[in-house]
Amino acid sequence: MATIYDVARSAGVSPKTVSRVINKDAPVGAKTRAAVEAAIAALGYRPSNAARMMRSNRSGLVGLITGAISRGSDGQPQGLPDLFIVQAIQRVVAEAGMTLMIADTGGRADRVPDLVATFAQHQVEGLIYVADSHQQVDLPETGGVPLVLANCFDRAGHPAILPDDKAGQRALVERLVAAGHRRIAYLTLPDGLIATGLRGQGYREALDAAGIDFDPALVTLGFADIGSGKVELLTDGLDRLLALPEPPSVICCGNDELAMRVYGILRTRGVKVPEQISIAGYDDYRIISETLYPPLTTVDLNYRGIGEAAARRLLALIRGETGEEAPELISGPVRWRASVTEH
Amino acid sequence: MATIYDVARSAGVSPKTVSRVINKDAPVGAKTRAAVEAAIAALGYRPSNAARMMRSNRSGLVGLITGAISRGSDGQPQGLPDLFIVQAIQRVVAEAGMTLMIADTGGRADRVPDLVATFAQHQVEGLIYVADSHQQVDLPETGGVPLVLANCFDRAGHPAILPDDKAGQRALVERLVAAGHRRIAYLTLPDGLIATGLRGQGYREALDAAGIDFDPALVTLGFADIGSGKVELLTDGLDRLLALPEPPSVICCGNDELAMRVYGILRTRGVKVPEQISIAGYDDYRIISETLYPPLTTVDLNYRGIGEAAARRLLALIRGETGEEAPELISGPVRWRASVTEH
DNA sequence: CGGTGTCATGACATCGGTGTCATAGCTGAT
DNA sequence: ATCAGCTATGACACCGATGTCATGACACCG
Repeated sequence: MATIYDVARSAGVSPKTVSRVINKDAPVGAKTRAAVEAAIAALGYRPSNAARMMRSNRSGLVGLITGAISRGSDGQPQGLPDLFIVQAIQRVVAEAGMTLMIADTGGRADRVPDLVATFAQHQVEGLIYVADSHQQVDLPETGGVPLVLANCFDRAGHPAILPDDKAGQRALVERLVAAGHRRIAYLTLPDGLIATGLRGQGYREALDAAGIDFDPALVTLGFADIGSGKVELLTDGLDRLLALPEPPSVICCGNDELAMRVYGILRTRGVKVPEQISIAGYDDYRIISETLYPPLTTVDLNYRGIGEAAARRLLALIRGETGEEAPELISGPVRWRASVTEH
Repeated sequence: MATIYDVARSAGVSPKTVSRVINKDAPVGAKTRAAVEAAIAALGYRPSNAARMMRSNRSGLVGLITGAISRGSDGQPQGLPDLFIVQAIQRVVAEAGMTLMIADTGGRADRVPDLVATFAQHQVEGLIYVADSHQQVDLPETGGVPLVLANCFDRAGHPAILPDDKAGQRALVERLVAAGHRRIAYLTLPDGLIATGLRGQGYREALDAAGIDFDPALVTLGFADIGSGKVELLTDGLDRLLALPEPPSVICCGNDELAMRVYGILRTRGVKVPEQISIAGYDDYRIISETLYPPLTTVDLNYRGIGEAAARRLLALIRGETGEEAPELISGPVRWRASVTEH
C-alpha cells in the first residue's frame, strides 16, 4: 500500500501538501493540486485510516448497537423489524462517506457498556442504539460520543426517533370509518408494550372523532406467543367477538403476524375474509401483508424512515449541529389492500 | 482516554512492559504484571486501536459486504434471508473479540471494488461476501486480504459456504415418502436459480431411491413474482395439478413464501390443508412456517449455520490456517409440522 | 571464579498521517 | 523603495502503540 510519502515524492511536493489536497483544508495551487491528484491516481493511494485517526480523531466510523442481529436463535420473534432500521442507517451512513460498525447485545443488556467501550476504542464518531420494539432504555455514558436512539428513548433525553404509533393507528381506524365500518374490533398486543398504549389511544381518538361510542367488548388481548399455549387465548377472544350480538365488521390486529394467525383461525371457523369480516394489521411487514390471501390492509410502520431519521440526526450531531430536543415521530401511510371491504 | 504511557507511569514500568502484559507476547514478572493490571483497571485504560493498527497491522476488524442490507426499498424480495447469515457472522466474529464492519452494495455490483477499497483503508483482516441467494459471483482482487464467500461461490475458488439444496430437498421428499406419500408434486422456483436445479436433483434422487417413477406432470414452475401478474401462472399450475386424473397428495413448494400463496389459493378453491392435500415449503422462514395455519412442514435452510461456518472459516484463514479447498455444504433438518398428513 | 545462557525489562525508532509554525514569494498601499 | 499582509508551501513534532535491540540480574556449568 502506497503511503502519503510515496505520493509526495512522486508529485515532487511535501507530504503535508498532499494531505492538504486530500482534505481540502487549505488552499493549494492549481497545478500543484493537479500533480498531486495525478500521483494519487497513478499509485492507487488510499490514506490509512489508522494513521489519520491517531492524529486527528476523525475515524470515519459510526457504531451501531442492537439486539436485532443475534435475536431469534432462541425462538424469539422472527420478524426482525429492527433490521429494516439497521438497513436504512447503513445506507445513510455510507452515503455520508462513513463506515458502519455493528455490534449486538445478544439479548443481554449488561453487555452494552462493553460494546460502548469497544466502539470507543475504535474511536467511533457517533453511536446509534436500535431497539427491537418501541421502549424505554437506559444506556451507560458514552464519554462524549454523540448518541441517537432509534425506536426507543431514555430518561437522559438523548435524541430519539420513534414510531408514531398513535397517529398510525388513528389514521387506519379513520380510514376504516371512511370505508363505512362502525363496529371496529381491536386485538391488542400485550399490555406492557408502549406501542399497545399509544395505538389504543389512536384507536379511541379515531372513534371519538367519528362520534362512535367506544365498546370495551370489541377490544381484547390478541397476542399469541408462539409455543406458550396462548393460541387458545387468541382463539377464544376471536370466538367471543364473532358471537357478539352485534359482531364487528372489521378486526384490527396489533401487528401483521397476529393478522396472519387470525386468517388461519377464521378459516377453521369457515368465516370468509373479507366477505364476512374484514381484517387489518399493523407494521406492513410485506412478506406477510403482500403474500397473504387476500392481501392485508395495514399501516406501514416505516422502520426505514426511522433508520434514516436516526442516521441523519446523528450525522448532524457529529457535524456539531445541535438539533431540537423532542423525540422525532415517524409515521408511514395506511396500506389499503383487499382484506378490508368498502361499504 | 488514558494512554499506555499513563499506565506505565502509574505502574512504575516502561510502556513496552505494559504492552507485553496486554498482548501476552513475552514473559513478564508476576508482581510487575499485577502492578500493571492494577494500573490498567484503575485508569480504565483501553488500548487505542488506531495506534495499534498502525504499528502492527492487526486491526481487529472484519469486513462484510452484502446486498442484503439495502435491498427491499424497491419492492424486491422481502424475505431477507441473508440477514440471518449476517446475524450469525456477527455473533461468531464478536465472540472472537473482533469487530464487524458492514457495507452493502445497494444492489449494484459495480460498487463492490470501492467497498473493498474502503475496507482495505480500514485495514480489515478479512472479508466475507454474503449473497442473497445461492449463486455464482465475481469479486475483485482483495489485495491479499482473506476472503470467504457465504451463500455463493466464484471461479477463483475462494473458500465458499453453500446451502446443501440437493440434500435438503432429498431429505424432505424421503420423509414425505416415509409418511406414505407417493404422488408428490413440486412447484419450482424460477429456472435460472442454482437452488432450483439442485433441489430438483434432490427431488429426483429421493423418488429414485424410493422406486417411484418421476412424473413430469407433477412438476411445474410455481414462482409468482409480486406484482408482475405471475400470480395467475401459479394459480393455473395449481389448478392443473388438482385436475390431474391422479392428483398429488402433497405439494412441495420452492420456498415458504410460495407455500403461503398456495395456502391462499387453495382456500379459494375450497381445498383443505392438510385434510385434502398436504403442503411443504423450503427455508423454514419461521415467521411464515410457524405462523401459518396449519404450521408448515419445511426444510430448515440453516442460514445461521452458513453464517457461522463462513465466519469460522475466515477466522481460521486469519490465523493463517489454510483449510480445505472444496466448498462447504451446510444443511438443516426437515421441520415436520401439521401441513403434511401421515398415512 | 569466569563464562555463558536465560529471563525480565527498558530505550529508542517507527508506523502514516496531521497540527503548528515558519517562511518564501507575491501584491498593493504608502 | 519599503513594508504590511496574504498565499502557498515545507519542516518538524507528535498521536499511541509495538518491533528491535540492548542491558542488567541471576542461575548454572565446568
